[in-house]
Amino acid sequence: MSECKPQLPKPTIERMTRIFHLLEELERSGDETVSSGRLGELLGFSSHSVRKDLNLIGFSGTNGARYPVRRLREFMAETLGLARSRKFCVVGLGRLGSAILHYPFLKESGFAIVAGFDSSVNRLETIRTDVKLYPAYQITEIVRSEGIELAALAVPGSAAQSAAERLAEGGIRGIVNFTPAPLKLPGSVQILNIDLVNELRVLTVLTQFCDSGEGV
Amino acid sequence: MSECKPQLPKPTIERMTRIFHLLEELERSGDETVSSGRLGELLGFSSHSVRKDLNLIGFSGTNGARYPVRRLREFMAETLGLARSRKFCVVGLGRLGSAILHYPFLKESGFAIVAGFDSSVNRLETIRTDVKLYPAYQITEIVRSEGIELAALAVPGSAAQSAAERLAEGGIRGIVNFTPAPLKLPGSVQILNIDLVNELRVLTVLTQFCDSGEGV
DNA sequence: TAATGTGAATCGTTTCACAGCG
DNA sequence: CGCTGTGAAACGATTCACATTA
Repeated sequence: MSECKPQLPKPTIERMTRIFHLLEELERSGDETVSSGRLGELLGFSSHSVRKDLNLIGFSGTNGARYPVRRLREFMAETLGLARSRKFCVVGLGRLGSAILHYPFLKESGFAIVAGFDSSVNRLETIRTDVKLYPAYQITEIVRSEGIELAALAVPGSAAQSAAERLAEGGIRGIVNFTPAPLKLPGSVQILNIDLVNELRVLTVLTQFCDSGEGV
Repeated sequence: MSECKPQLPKPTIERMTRIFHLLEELERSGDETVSSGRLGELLGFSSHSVRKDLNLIGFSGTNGARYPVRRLREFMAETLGLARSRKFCVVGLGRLGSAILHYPFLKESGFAIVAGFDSSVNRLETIRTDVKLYPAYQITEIVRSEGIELAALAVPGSAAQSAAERLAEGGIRGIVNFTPAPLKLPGSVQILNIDLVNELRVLTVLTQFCDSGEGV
């Protein structure tokens, strides 16, 4: 129930965002062209998948030639909506939230942290950062007034649902949920769940049920 | 290439670990039985998927009756290998690594943090924790001698591959990779990639290509 | 009536095969 | 000869339909 109808398959989206990032790096290191096989090799996908994905978003490379890195990256940025910077915020400024607030990779990423929220005024006063910090009751207000599109949710599990609802009310578009609590929100809000303990459980099961393939 | 041949579908594994955790909570709150529909409702799955998954691991509930919470949880723990506690370690003790080291949910989770590693001796001396901390060059040695099965990798991207190789050499079974760098390791090591920036990209794309379904 | 068990059908994704171009 | 483009086949997962039982 209440899933979305993606015009683009989810596996494709996940591969493409990784490809997009890799293209940024290749461009920075001066590579002008790259093959689908090379992209796949570096990221762990098959060359077939890479080509299918690119065709799915309507990119046409020249038949026989390799992909032009710059043109492909620009096309993907445009088509996937990654061309412009998006505002995002961190809710919950415990250890994990603070870590996200200071996350070094974010600077060069096309995402701008514009706010942090916590229910403890003490924390708001203690944390040293350039990001503007607000008490939790202002979530809805600030998200709306600042036009914040994305959020990382790093509060205690018991506070997750209500914080998420405040974000949704402010018009948030997507939430990365780092809590173990499943969120119930209108379908207009995209949710990605990242739960360390559950990942450890998944790994545990995988190590037993994947009497796996080839070395390297 | 180099993927595994799961005797259990990956989507099934992910649902089952969540179901397992929910069963623990239901048991704690005194519920004695639960239906597939209720489980699905709480976690966002269809009742069909829940029943199929349970049948896949060979669980047989009584036809017509609901599932007995306690018996089901015990069966899953046994079958999925979640019955005994597993040792795990944190590699890289920057803000994110420290956050994981102190992660509150881990205490009640069936996973035991038994080691932290960092290349900076200064950090090893500064961090206050009960967990034993070691310099990075001891990764292989300690993982092997302690029998550590799982690791969270939270080093800078440039150090990810070499740290991962040390873990692999020590016999690690699975790694949660929080760096943006893709890891190349023998197929005997399971890897889950969690990259905040990429999740934000995925969310961005999803908000545009999922002109989504129903409210709530 | 409300629930599970299960084979069949449907849907989505990946892989294959090969045509066409540099 | 290596690479892309693309329709077809193969594979995997979800949903459906319905028999069955408390």
